[in-house]
Amino acid sequence: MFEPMGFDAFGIHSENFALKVGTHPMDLIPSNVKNFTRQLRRIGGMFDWEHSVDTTDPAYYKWTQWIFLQFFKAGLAERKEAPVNWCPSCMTVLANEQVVGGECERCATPVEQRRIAQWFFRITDYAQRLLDNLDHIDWSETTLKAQRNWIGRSTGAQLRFPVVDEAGDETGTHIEVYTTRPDTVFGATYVVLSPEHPLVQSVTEEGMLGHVSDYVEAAAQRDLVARQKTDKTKTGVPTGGFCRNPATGEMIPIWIADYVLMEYGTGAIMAVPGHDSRDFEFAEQFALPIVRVVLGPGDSSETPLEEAYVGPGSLINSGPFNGTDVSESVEVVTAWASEKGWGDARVNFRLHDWCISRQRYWGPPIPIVHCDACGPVAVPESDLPVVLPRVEDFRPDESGISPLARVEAWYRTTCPECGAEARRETDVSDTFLDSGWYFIRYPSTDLDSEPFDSGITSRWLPVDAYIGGNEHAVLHLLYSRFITMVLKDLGHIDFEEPYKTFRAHGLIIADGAKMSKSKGNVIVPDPIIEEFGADTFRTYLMFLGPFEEGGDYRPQGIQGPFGFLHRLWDTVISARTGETDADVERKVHQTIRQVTEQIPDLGYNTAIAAMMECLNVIRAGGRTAVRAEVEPLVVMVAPFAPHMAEELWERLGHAGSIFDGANWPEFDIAKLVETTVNVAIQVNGKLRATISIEKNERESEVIAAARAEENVMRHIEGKEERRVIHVPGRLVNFVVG
RNA sequence: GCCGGGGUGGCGGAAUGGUAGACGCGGCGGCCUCAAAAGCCGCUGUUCGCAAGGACGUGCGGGUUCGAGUCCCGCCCCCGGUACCA
Repeated sequence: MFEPMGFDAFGIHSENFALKVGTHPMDLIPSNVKNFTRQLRRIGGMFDWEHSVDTTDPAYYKWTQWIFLQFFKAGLAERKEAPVNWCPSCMTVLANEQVVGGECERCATPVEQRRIAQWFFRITDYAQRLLDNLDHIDWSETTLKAQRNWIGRSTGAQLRFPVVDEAGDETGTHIEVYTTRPDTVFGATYVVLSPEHPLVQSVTEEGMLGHVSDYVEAAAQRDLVARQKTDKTKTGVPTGGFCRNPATGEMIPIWIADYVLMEYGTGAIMAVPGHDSRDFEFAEQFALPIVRVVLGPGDSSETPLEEAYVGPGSLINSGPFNGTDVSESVEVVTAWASEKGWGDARVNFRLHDWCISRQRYWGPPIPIVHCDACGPVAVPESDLPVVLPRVEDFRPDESGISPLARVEAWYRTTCPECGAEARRETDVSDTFLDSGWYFIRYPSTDLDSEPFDSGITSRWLPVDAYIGGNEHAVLHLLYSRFITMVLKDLGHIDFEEPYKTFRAHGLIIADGAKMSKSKGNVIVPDPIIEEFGADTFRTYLMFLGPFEEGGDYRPQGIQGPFGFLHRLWDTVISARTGETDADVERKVHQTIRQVTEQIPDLGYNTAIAAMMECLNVIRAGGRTAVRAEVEPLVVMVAPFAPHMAEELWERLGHAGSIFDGANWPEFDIAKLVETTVNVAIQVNGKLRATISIEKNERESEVIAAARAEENVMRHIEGKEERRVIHVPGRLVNFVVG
């Protein structure tokens, strides 16, 4: 068993916090790490502190950079232009979360978008595999679902619409569209290009150029967040140009609209307003024709469309395909398009490539040197790490470039290939890259010469159990899986899924709301530990709600576990030797079974409740406990209250630690069995009495006893008895009337 | 909008289709104590009733079943994620 703990402290949050408190992150992080470590030790966290990592330590990020280089050399890292949020007043790049209502969170200036060259990892190459493997890993169902949705595989077709001139003659240019409903192509009454689409200029009529470029420019002005808002009314402009619907042969107009995203599919769509709600909304607004090509149940080709119809039915107004059921129409029409040479079946993913560039200071420099002659060149592995220089003023400034680009002494270098003057990459990498591979480093933290030892790695990894927050359900876990797959393909490791089991824990909230400094409802552990002790605090955290859902931290509630541990202590200390009694013994064995079964299922709150119940039985009526009854409880409480359990274990006369060896109690099936059971007696499903009987009493006897109950008699008297239902050991139900 | 997760006493929360409310907090009464704390015993869903006992009760409305918090259909509300993905 190996359970390490580490710190992931690069990134925008640490950077902003450092700015806020006015301490350099290089000074701040070590003291924060120290404080967290102290708190984690104090609550009795049994982590292997010999194998801790700190992603901001050059000894760690040396290998983060090494990972980048492996991707680069494998052709999986590439530089391409991508839009970023840009604040024209702060002259800096903003993360999406720094854009509030379309404005810069700091200066309230409307945010624009800019395109800059950034580094991407080609995760889309792995999309199918990332999806397929989800079928074979033991993860929380909710997490699996989130990953599947994020990857977003869809099947459809890519269709080619020829651009035509006024006379209707093909110009030779084609607009490629991606659609999941190629079967509705007969209803495509116009085509829409994204404002960023490369064909925008060439398809636009001369007279429309002004309007179109105004629109394109306006779209570019808008920040990325606002651009993708769905609740605004749709905007767009006609280009004046036309293309031919390849199915109907008709000329249909080409529009530009920002509801079509360049990032997805081909950046162009065929609009089928009759059967797509977005196209419908757009068509209504601009009075574009709406044609019905699917008949729902009860519809005729004349039934007007009040809204886009996306349900089942059969094709209509679709030439040779009229009557084809939509369950097969996609396939049939795609085959036809393919035969005619203007379309092909296509699989598309929502997943984008992973942009790892950050125009920030607080992160590991991307280990690339830009040379005029050689282009981007990898820093030789022997020169790693590329150390992040200490820069006192790392605040973004008017220059609008990464903070490191202001440190000339740092970025001026020579090309590793040709020796000419060159310039270091001044962007740093995304923190998800730091956290994407840390689990591989843990067992090998004492190794300087390699990121990980292959022998140790194959012995200890992949990770058996990973428990994390659901906020990481998508990005962190997906990137981590991707990195693992690539490392496997490159021959560095022999497994391709990093975490065999993953369970998402819930969030402990306070006063019904997420804890946050701004709300002032943060629970600080130190004073609680001082008042109640770490054992009580730990036990309460596990008791206050279901682990996988979280719970509400109420300061009063800690009294429960506090009293329980006190009573347990007193009971154990004063326990006598001697014979146990049968009822208590049965309860102890039932408890052992329940706790043993529930702990692996993370059923901590109910396991603790079971132990409380057991202790209540042991102590009932001021009874003095017998050692054999309390010893199992001491062991079972040890994961929650380790300090006290260890002490009690010693007082019970054991030499070694309670955590050494196999001390977990076993239950005896024979001792679980109840000899008498309470049986509920119902009349027409309503409880009328309970009787206590021998466990395996004959059915006829049980029913006779039930019938004899006064209150039961009263309810069945004078009525016809239709049925008697007997669930042995549970209930008898008389159905009368 | 879509995708998850929820909605059960005054509160946190339990319940393989089979006695709803385990366990705990809080509250009430009692024991112990000079007193308090701790501890111990009992009560504690609402309501009618002197009682025995009855009626009602798991967000709302239907349904399946001898029996539904649990299963099915249709809604409402809360929390988290996501944002026109063609």
